[in-house]
Amino acid sequence: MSQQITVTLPDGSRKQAPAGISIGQFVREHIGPGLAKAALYAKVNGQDMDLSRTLDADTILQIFTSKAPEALELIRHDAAHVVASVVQRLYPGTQVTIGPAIEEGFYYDFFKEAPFTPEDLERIEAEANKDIAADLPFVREEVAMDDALRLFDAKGEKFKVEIVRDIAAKGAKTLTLYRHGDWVDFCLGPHSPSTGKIGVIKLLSTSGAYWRGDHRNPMLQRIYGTAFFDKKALQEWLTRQEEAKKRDHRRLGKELELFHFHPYAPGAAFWTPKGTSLYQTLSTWMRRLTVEHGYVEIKTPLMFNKGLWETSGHWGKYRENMFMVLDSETGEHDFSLKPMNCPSHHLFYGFKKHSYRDLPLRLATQDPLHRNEATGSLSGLTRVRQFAQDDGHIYCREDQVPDEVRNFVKLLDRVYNALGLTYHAKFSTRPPQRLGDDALWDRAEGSLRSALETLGLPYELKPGDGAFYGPKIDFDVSDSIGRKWQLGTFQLDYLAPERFELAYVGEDNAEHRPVVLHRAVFGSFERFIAILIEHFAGAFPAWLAPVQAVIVTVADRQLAYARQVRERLRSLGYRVELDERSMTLNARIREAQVQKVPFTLVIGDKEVEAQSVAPRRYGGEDLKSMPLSEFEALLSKEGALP
RNA sequence: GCCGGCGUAGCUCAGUGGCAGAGCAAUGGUUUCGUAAACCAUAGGUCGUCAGUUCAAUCCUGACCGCCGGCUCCA
Repeated sequence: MSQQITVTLPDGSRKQAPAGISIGQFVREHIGPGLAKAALYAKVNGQDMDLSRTLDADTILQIFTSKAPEALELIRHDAAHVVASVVQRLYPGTQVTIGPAIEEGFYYDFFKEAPFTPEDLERIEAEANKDIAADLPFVREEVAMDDALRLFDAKGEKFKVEIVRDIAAKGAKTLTLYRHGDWVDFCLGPHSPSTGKIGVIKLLSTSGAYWRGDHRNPMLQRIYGTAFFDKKALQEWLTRQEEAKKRDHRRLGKELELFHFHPYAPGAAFWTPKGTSLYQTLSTWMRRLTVEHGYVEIKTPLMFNKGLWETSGHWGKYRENMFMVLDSETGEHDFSLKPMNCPSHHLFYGFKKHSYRDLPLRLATQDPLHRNEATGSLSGLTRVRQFAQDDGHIYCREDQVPDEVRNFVKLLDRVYNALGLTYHAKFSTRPPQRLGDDALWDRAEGSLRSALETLGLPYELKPGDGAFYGPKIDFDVSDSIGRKWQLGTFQLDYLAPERFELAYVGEDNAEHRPVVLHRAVFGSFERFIAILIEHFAGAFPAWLAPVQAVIVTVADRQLAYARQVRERLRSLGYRVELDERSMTLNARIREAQVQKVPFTLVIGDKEVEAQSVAPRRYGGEDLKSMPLSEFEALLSKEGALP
């Protein structure tokens, strides 16, 4: 039984080894003890494997250490097991459910009467870190389904039993168990060789969570945590979290006086003069861009009879999210505030008979929309009940779709580029439950794909993620600190034209159905502004800043000239303030910096004499005295819409 | 909506079952200064709302309102 196998390593080199050797042993004997010590898990022919697994045939082998980006995910999953074991040790009677690794860490859901307190978390964390120090090996074992069922049933783990049954129902014959210490869970793996590889566990928060995410199911107690290979990495992460908190749009919204909320209008913002300026600048900019890209802007009613929502289908599927309006005479809720613009755009399209020559018809609207979001889901400007989208619907022939994709992506690229947001496209294709035949979907997906390809735009394919009424392209942007947000969207819709019986007269003098395209670049102004506040940390570029320049005089005797400068710049359309307060020069400059105003114009006797200004950029760069006309030229470059 | 936490001056936050505190901001005065915080004084609160326990509640209890972290990242 000394059959030899060939193991191919990522560098292309090949090694011979006896069949049946464990991966760990293979690494130690045929690669090196250093790697053997650092190794966490492996990929065998592309499949994740524990190091304890054996190699039985010729394989391609990759070894992963803590340097691999995926390794964090591995130890976080390890950490979830450790935390679960500690919880069951400290709180007997607690049942375990599931505990996956997530983007920044992991969570574990427990079934337990009393919620975890912050003191509980400290205790669990301390105990979990002791288990790391004990360096308990993770032991993998495969057992028959029946044995697994008996094991968890005997432990009284009702949720585990339910999962085992589900897995069995899917046809699995065996289950993989992982033990560490005297604790056992079933898990696909892989896991690290031992708990000592985890480094450090930090528990973050608790929350309630429904079993399987369904509110009809029992409420579980969730513990969120994270893990790192060492304390330093954890500390860096915590510091980054603190930094991110400093840019939180809710905090900056207060500090920079951009918007407020009042308990009488939850989920609907009051925009201060500065916030309104931001809003209006974006709105004006988007108007200009859409006009350049061939859109016409319209306004439609904010409130509609339910007849519209019955036609659109919202009355059946979306009613819970719509604000109904009570008619005080009839006592009926026959009207609703619009939660979306599309139905009213469709009505608008239907006002007159269209020729193929009208197409594509591109309608844009920035009307306020209302959606009755669940109270618990409201959050700052990112989740609100009243908002406006930079909404647009394009009515066109099917063969015009590729051109419309290109036209849209050009618009979107201009916007995101101007703001320094990088983006990537996600192309979602037909879902299992869908409308229309395969030929239709073939054409629809084909035209989106070919448009993406002629644009040379790289995209990620999301098979099955499309809407039931058509495929779509979504755009994820990354902000300045690397967070991702889903913003722009471009969706094909074959359903709406049917429901609204939209038509155009073709060259053949017969009626045809147009295709509807839903599209947005900002998404909603509210959420987009929140993202921009965090992206720029409140230090907006001059063209977007609510106050573009603040004038401060060295002494009061320069005020008359300073007022002239203010009026001159305002007459050119710039947003300029003069700080006339009786504070020291330094204090007024500091104030302008704290408010993150792009330019502070210092005016002293020299400037009055020379009819100049001495601008200082946000951040402290002193531009030295320059003639007012020179500063005007600077503003015309940086202060005008891009 | 559900689970947990929180709600004290415009803002950030102390605090106690027995007359409510600080810093910043505000207001009045003094100061007129060359690139990140001048000085003095004054005013400011139904301690989220309503009910209950208590001789006494901002503090303890409950309900409600709002905010924050979560609630389809499924072995």
